[in-house]
Amino acid sequence: MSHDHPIDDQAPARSRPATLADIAAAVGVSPSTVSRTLHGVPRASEATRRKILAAANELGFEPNPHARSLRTSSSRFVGMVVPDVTHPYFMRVLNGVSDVVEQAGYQVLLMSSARRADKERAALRALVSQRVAGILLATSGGYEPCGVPLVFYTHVEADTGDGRIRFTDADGIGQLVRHLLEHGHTRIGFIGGPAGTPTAQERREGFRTALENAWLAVPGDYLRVSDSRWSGESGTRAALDLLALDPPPTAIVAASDMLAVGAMRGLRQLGKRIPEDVALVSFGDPLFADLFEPPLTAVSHDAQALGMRAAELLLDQLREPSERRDVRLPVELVVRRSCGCTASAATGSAQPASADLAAVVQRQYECR
Amino acid sequence: MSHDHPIDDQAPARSRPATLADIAAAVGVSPSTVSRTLHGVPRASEATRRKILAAANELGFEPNPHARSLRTSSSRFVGMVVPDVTHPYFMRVLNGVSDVVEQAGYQVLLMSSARRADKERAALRALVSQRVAGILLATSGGYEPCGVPLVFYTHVEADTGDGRIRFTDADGIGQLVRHLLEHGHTRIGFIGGPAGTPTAQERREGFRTALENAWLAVPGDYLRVSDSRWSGESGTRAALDLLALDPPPTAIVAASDMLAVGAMRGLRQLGKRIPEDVALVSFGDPLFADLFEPPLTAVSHDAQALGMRAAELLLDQLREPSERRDVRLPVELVVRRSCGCTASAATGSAQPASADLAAVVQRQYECR
DNA sequence: CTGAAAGCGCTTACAG
DNA sequence: CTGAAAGCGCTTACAG
Repeated sequence: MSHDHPIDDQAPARSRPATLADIAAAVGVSPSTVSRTLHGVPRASEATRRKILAAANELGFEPNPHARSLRTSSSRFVGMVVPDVTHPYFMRVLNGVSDVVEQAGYQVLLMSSARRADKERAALRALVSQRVAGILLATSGGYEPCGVPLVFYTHVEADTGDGRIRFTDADGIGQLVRHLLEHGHTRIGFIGGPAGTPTAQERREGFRTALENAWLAVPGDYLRVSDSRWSGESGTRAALDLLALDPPPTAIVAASDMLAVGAMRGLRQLGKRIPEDVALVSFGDPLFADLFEPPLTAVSHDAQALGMRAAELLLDQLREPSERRDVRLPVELVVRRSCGCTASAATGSAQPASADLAAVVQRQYECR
Repeated sequence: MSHDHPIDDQAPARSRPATLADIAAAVGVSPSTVSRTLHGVPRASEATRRKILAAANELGFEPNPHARSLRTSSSRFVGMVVPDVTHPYFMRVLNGVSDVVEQAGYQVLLMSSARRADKERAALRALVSQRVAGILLATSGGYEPCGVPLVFYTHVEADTGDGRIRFTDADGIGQLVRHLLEHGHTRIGFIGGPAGTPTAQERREGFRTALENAWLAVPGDYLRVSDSRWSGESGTRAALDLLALDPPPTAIVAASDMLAVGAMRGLRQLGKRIPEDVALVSFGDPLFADLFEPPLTAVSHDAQALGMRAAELLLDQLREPSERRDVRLPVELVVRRSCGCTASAATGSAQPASADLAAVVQRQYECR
């Protein structure tokens, strides 16, 4: 009987998916028993257990997630809200999140806030109404407590959430600044993120601190901010503005990859040579930075690793709620040529795919 | 009474979300009536209608999607499976899809196949078990009919699905080839996608046809294929292989942006100058191609528009099933410098953000 | 125009 | 060890 699959062939229409009741009928037990067996709750008799499992298999049983969610009022979804679905950084984070979360039997439900507080609120509400088990949030200012375990990543809010994870932002900016100082720069401009967001503020403070540690004052108009979208266009504008100053900076630190890319376009528009006229370095490694002219020196971070750790933090909270944890992941300086360093080896060099590779690349260039 | 919000304040615990029954109790009607009113079915008396709407508002009612899905056995989700969540192209498609689909009251449920047929099958099954209303699929070979309206995008399967949308692949490759021919190239190599996939095959045929139309034969070893992931690394390898041939090609057409990027790295490794030693052009515009050295000539396509049209095709099918439609979206050649053209204007140029801008960029360069 | 009732497919105390 | 029963929150014929 289990060899010629009569159940399968005689199934009403193959259209209706199998239910617990179908299995129960096929085996001759109650739906309760089937449910319990499938959940491995109190050890059913080995005989019926076997029959139930076989029947479930035979019928291709998959529990109806909606029935389950309705009953338990929670789902196997983890909600993730990103500020921008088209940004490679967030997609790499998503990749890391998916891996970990699927391992644990969850699925990720992705929502975009488009960097707008109102859309973020809407996304959060939609997630709650979907009864997601937990939420991963890079906030754009729309956060409000929502009764679901929530961990912040990358863009965090102070004193809330059940967890928090981000990179060592201030330190990363500090590395960039110190590197420029080694090149002899003293007039360094900064293109930061939108005023008022914690992440942007932390990076700007990192910039200021690094300069102050070198006994360098920071002219107010050397500090620019981007629009709320951290857009490349606003990076371009900021670069144009900086170069119009008197005296203009001889080096620029961009607080994100898109801002750096925008700045690079701005400097080209002006016909400025990088790094001869202005050096340019970036917090965040844009895609294909190794192919730019000149290759862009940047602080690189492992977005996928951050996603994985973020998911783990959340999963831990789902298993048993505990104190809020605050995690920082390290970053790494990838020296290329936009800072003023010159290639010692041939110009060929692949994009660093890992920390090791980045180190190799770093060695390929020697400073001054 | 509707001014001091007594219901809100006296709510049991604010924890349990409001249900139809809550509204019914508050207004003094049956849940059936509430449900019908909220759906606007048969015109309820204006008086009760008002009261119901007010109460729903007051209580912050949001229908439980799981209860609804369980009852109707379909959800407000549209499933979308992408071969690679970290690829900017697919994320731009997603962006377009989201816009259209959310407009219509749906949400997108994103799944990755990681370009593997088995994971694609699993994703499809998960989507079906979630009772998604429809599916958008860029197949990696794991497609099987699943009883849900489905439209293919970008990577299509022959003779199935309820719709199909992609770019004019063969024509795009043809434009690249013709442009290289105008530069005087006769030995042109091709780095294609993985053998056996329809999209890769169409692009390769486009290549062959364009050359044959110019009475040029194609040596078999000038035709390379990538690995199954269309990875940059395999693009690099292919470029290395092509340049090791005797005689080597004087120009290379890459069938995707990642393959072009990989090829560029390969050519750098060999110390080859682009375009002096080898010209390089790409089907698909990588992010930041304008910042490359040299800026990459590429066929550009509007991924977001494709996403929007794909979603519309699917939505149409959901409204009323009809014949399968097969849509092609046009592509556009963006001439930069890797083909051998030289900049007439200053080198500064922003990444083309729209068709218009692309045209402007194109005008900035003059051929030969 | 409106209500009572059934049922979607599951889970989980509560009895036996 | 197992079954009968209730109930999660909705929708939708079916009566009135």
